[in-house]
Amino acid sequence: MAKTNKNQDTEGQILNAAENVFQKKGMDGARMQEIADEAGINKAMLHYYYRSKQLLFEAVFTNAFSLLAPQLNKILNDDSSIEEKVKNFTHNYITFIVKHPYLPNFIIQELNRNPKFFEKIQQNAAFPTLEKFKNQVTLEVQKGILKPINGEQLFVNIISLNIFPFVATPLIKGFLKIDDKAFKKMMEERKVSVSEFIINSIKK
Amino acid sequence: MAKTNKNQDTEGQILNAAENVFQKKGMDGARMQEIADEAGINKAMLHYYYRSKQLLFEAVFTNAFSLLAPQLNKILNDDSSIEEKVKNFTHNYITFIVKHPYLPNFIIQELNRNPKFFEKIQQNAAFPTLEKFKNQVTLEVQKGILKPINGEQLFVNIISLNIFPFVATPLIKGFLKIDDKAFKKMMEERKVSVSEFIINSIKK
DNA sequence: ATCTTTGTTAACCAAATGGTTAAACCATAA
DNA sequence: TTATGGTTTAACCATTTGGTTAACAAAGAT
Repeated sequence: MAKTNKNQDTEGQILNAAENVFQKKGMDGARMQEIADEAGINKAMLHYYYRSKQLLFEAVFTNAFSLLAPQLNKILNDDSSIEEKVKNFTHNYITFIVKHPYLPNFIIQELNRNPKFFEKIQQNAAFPTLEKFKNQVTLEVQKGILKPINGEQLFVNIISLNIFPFVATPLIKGFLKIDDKAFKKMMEERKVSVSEFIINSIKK
Repeated sequence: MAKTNKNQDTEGQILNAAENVFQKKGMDGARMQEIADEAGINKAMLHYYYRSKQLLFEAVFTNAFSLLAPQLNKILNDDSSIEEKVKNFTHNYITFIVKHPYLPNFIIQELNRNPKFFEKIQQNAAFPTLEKFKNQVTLEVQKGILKPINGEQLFVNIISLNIFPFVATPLIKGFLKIDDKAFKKMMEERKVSVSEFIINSIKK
């Protein structure tokens, strides 16, 4: 039944609790006491394992980002065609985010609060780069597979269509006057409708 | 030279300062003292005019939302064709947001923090509704002007493509490795590239 | 001129909050 | 059994923060 070092155990519990609280309330809104309560331990333990709110937050943040990065790398750096990539990415990404609904908003919000965080995560080995994707778009345009389009703009379009609804969930629910169930159904449909929408637009 | 009631003047200055600070730092990150400093007045004045942080925040929030609402109403409730609407909206909205870059993120963020705010702004007279737009899409699909597409999904796509880059600016700058100048140029291009992208996808 | 209302300020207050500390707890090796 | 080391807790601390108050200034109203 796994090694349950008191150590390992509480440290993980803290990180879990911190993820919950930080991702829902952000750095400014989160309270150390609330994290401690959620973890079911004394507040001093947070400092014992992570020294400060800032460091605990950074642990959560890099952790969150390293969950998202591989998803992006898939669209950027594998060898399938653009069409395949769009289809796969859309399906996989939405599936993934439905399971982690707070992630995108958390990352975007905290990056807005402190853009310097980007440097910190950029050092991450798995950090996505755009070069291959851009070259591939140029090539497929030349070959006549795709209509003329700028790779960077296409990339922005793809992530916008996939990520935005999860960042602006309350706004969309409000405008569309739908409840949580209908929203989930709609996101389910988007697994195919978004990639169709993109492919329709770019394929010759 | 306009009526410069001491009253009117400071009340406006407070609202201005509060807009700056709240939109950059959010409800949780904003400090009453910082707002007072930015307005160049005593902290007690904030409470004299707006009673509490919460009420000052709500004044800023409804104010911000009533700037955005008319932009959306344009795409939802005028009489031009879907194609015209997409073109106009994309161009107008991006033009508008370039001048108010903190707005979308502010609204989305605070709506995430407290979804109940939606009820408050929904009472606003100018609150956008989707009915007309949905009917129009259905009609144009029937007429064979548009490929089959769900009106709600199309709406979500349109606002995703237009809003997301401004919500996730640091993320996009980071991935694309571009500076502020290049980002602005890219958004300038999107005034046409986004509507082309959409029209390409939906027009028969 | 003086009274009254409105606007403004410095000083103050209580609560919340991130962080610290000293003592207790507890498993384990000698 | 008893030192030893890491782990955990309750109590404490300094600072920050939203909010209040009492005194004061300014400007009409009488």
